[in-house]
Amino acid sequence: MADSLNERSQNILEAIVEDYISSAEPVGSRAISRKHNFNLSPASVRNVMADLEEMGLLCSPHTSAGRIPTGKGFQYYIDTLLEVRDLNSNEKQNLRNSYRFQNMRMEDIMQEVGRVLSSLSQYTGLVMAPKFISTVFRQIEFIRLSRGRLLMIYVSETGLVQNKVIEADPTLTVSDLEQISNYLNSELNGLSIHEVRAKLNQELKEDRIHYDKLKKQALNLSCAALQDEIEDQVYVSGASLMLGQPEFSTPEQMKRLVQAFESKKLLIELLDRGHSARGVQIFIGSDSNQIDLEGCSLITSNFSNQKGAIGTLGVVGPIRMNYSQVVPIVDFTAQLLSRVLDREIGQN
Amino acid sequence: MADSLNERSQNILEAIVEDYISSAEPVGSRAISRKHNFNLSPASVRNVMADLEEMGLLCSPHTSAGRIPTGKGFQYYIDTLLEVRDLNSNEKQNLRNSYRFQNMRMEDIMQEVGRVLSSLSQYTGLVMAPKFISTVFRQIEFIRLSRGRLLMIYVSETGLVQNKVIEADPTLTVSDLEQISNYLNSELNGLSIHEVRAKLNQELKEDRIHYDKLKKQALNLSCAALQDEIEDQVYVSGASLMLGQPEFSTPEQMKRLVQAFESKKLLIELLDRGHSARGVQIFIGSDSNQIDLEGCSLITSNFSNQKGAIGTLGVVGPIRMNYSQVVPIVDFTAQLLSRVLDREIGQN
DNA sequence: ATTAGCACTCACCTCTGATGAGTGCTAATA
DNA sequence: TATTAGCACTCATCAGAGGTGAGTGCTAAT
Repeated sequence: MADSLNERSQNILEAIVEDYISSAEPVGSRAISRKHNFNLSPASVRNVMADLEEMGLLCSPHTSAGRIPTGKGFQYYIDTLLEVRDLNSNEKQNLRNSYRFQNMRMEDIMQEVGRVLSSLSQYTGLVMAPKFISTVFRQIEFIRLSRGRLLMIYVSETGLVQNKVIEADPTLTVSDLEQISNYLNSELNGLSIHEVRAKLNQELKEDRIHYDKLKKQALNLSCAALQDEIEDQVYVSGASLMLGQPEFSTPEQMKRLVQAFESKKLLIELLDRGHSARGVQIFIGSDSNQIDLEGCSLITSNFSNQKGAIGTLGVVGPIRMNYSQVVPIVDFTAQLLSRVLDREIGQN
Repeated sequence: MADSLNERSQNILEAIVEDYISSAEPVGSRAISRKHNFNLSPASVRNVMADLEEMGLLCSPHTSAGRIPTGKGFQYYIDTLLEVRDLNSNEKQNLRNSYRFQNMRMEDIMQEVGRVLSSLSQYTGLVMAPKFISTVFRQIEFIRLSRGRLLMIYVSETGLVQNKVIEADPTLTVSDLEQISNYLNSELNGLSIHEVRAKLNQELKEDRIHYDKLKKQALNLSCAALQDEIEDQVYVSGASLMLGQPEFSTPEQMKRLVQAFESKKLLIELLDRGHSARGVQIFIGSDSNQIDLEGCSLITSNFSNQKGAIGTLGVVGPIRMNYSQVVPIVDFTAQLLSRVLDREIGQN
């Protein structure tokens, strides 16, 4: 589409976007013509700006204000003008040192990652723990709560602990449960949840033939336990940092934002969008998106260990966010976390 | 102290507090003399108000505004004027029906309680899960993460699952771990964490005499696992509702509030204050308290099952909160949750 | 094609005066 | 002696007026 912009227009658009990113105020033609040495008068800049406005890349809040990039303008900037520099080794080391992962539970690691993401970017950090469906089976335990109700505890390869209450045959004894979990642990160890499900389904079919009561119960139990999805966990850090941003300075905006952050469902939905992609993804929350996070952008990346448990982390900031600074942070943090999951937590 | 207030002063103070609770605006003498039929002229009311102000129970934001109750004023109101009516059976039933507890994990129950507390009170609901220290041992499992690092999973009597990463002798095999957990599960089942610790300490002493290597390792492991505190969990619901309250309508107030709710540490500290008490407690966050929750009050009550696992729940609202409405809700919810923990989750 | 010049727009700030709710004090009243 | 009517005073709030300045669009000159 608007890739037909000539170089001057591109330069001016870039200048406007970057000025706007750092000032949060409409940018005028004079400022552009002076600060950046294009050797162009304000009037010429104005002409270009008028063109860019017509193309829908800029808009002005009112007649005598400067121009602001539209969502489309930001999109263009990100797609074709933004240069993401890699972190140098010094910065990488700093980032590595920011994290404290020793002897932490997965929950704590996720929280820590959110904390650091937020404090480095000065925006809000989001982390979604690896989805149950993407994990690899390590161990399962059943604990009797009350008649016919069991607590199932599932531990994934990476040490992610999830639990769930299930209904079960009330006649099962404690030693039955022990045998069942032993059986499942030896049969399912190392399989992905996909494989686990396939195996369960297959065995359920076969089982109709030779009757082994305990095995059958094991299969029933594990079906109840593993067939459904387990709710995703999201960690939000530094929500209050967003409230310091000028675009969310009115009480209404603040309220809307806090509500959005409170709704884990919305956040999960948002993070899910980048869940299949590789590398860093940028979502500009302008027009078509959720109304709740209007004015926000989301930078995400997935992390995973070698066995494939996939989670997503990212940073939410105003659309006017400093992409060139935040993108590398998100990128490298995801890589770092992936490595940590393999090294520190993965078996051996 | 100010218990020496005569009846008229008490009536007027009560009227002012209640007017202020419902309007969030300074109350004037005229309003009091008209709405409440004391048969007193505004001038007389003013005299009483002046007295109350001198006693530190009222204050005025500026010369020509009405009066606002001070923290001390609210304290007096709560201590001696507030009448908390019990819920009638209809309301109790409604409250019971608001909750959905079937087949929920402890985490979900806590969250659900927060959600309902918040939606009924229209303020912010807080729930602190039963403290590790107050729980009763049900089961423990060890899972090998990497060389010398174990994931310990602890399940309490009520089905509360907590986990922790501990360092351990790297030479321990999987079957060692199994034996150890079997041993611990049979030895410690049904003991409170206090008793568990006492037992462990005692056996550690004795063990120096007869050398049973595995038993010794079991003791070492369980010490590492159970001797320290495990971080408390807090659930916050409906933080955004507070942002709708007029006293927190400025951007600065909102930011402060959101920051306070983000700091779980602060909340834990707050909830801990009422942790030993029985029944409903009210904390007025005015003067001496945390600056972070200035302008807020906290109504809490503890819940516990018969075995004694104690958690705390409550509602944070503006000081100007509707105590007579919220106190019974908090009270009854705590009772309800206590019963649920016994019935639904407790063993059989 | 570029730019100087100019009229025009409009948010923002400050100053002003009016309004009204509420107070404290004093003197009259029951 | 307790209550109250009356009155002067205070002060937040609001609306209107006028000035300022940043920025624009258009046109004509370069």
